Amino acid sequence: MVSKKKMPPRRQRIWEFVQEFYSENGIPPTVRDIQKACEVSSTSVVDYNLEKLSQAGYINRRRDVARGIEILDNDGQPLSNAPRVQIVGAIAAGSPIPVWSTEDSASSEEFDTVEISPELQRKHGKLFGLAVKGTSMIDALIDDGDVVIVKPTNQAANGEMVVAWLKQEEEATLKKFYAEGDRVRLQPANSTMDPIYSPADNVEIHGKVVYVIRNLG
Amino acid sequence: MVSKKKMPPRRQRIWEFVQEFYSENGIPPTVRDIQKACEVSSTSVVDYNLEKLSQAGYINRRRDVARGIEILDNDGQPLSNAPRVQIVGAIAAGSPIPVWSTEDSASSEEFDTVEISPELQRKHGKLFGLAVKGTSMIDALIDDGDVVIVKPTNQAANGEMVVAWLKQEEEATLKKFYAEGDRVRLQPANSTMDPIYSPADNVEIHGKVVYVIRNLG
DNA sequence: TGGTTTTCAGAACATAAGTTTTATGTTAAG
DNA sequence: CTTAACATAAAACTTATGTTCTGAAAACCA
Repeated sequence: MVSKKKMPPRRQRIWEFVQEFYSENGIPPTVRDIQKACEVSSTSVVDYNLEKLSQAGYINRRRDVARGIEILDNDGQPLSNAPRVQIVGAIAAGSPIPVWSTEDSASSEEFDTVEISPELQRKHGKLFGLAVKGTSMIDALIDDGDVVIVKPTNQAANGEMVVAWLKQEEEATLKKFYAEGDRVRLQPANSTMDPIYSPADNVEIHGKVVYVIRNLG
Repeated sequence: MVSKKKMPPRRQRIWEFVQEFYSENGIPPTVRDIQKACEVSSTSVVDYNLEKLSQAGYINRRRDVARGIEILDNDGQPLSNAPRVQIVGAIAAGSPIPVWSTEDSASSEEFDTVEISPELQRKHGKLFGLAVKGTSMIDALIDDGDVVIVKPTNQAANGEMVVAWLKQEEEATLKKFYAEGDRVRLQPANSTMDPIYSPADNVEIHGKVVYVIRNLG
């Protein structure tokens, strides 16, 4: 991988703006977009810094084309403009559920991310990913290594698959949720398996599962 | 949804080219790209037809910007440039596996598509989607409604999950593949379940499963 | 400090790319 | 057949956008 160390503040600013502009607009900025946004006095300075960014492996420039900046990932491959969600942690039997802040946490930080479809993003807003460790979620048809995409919420409608924390048992689980008076029924997705019943105040709902990804590649 | 009926052949051609160009290049074509590719004698004709496509809800045009064509999905939302694979059909117990042509089938035709990550595309090349109908694949931890992304191939390495057709049984199945002499072992992903053994010449491998998508939204 | 490299400025320039205008060919309905 | 709406052409034009050149300021280093 190309070394990515510190760079001059203006270059840093340009680099951040390019990424931001791209994810907001779905197309790359022009030299002059950058010039204005980063308060640079000349297009040549922008060009100069883009050239440096290109040499350093951050971007690729298609010289024959307008708006020809491509943002590269760590493999030097062009990035798509599809939204990505952070994988904020792992979920496993017997270990606590990772906390997530609904805030837009400090940009991409160093979380792994997975790409999701724009429709999913539009439909649900802020989403998080959880990597499933172990085979304890098999009853939810979720295997070791799967990634579940979760919409953070404290409540769920009947039939929705939720990320639940059983206080007493100190256990995280993925089940279909059904409120039944003052208890809840947690039903495995695999309908051949039996449900769990638990007092309502023993069940903490952390989010709804909206998508599951299994990468066998 | 905007009505999408038949259109003049040249417009059709332009529309298909725009989609193809976008998915291949990650950026929209220019009027002149279209002109050349579709053998139109004038840019104004392209402009004219783009305007019609825009009115019909196929695309959006950003007039102030170079390469300002945005391809819209059925909800009128701009499409991301992530690659999409066609869902060529359904897979279910007792029904035949849909055929797919490795050729670039007649563009997008009227298949549903799902978005996949560019990495997946890069890694495997041409891919197809199969919608899973029914719960017969539960032993592979695949539920009704899931979509499996398949790389077409006739052979598989041991341990890979394959789309297999059992000739005698006339049955499609998703299992982990193990060659064992002149028979094959088809192992359910759910390791608590028993494998199937079948003569090697009874098993037709249609592809490898590289990705599974479950949308609970 | 003096030289060297990096970064910045300003302006002119070149090309990419969208738009407009005017004229002409086509088609379907009355 | 006539007409209006639709579709195509060609060329000129405007705007968007990338590039280059020259020189100066700033940062870096021995």
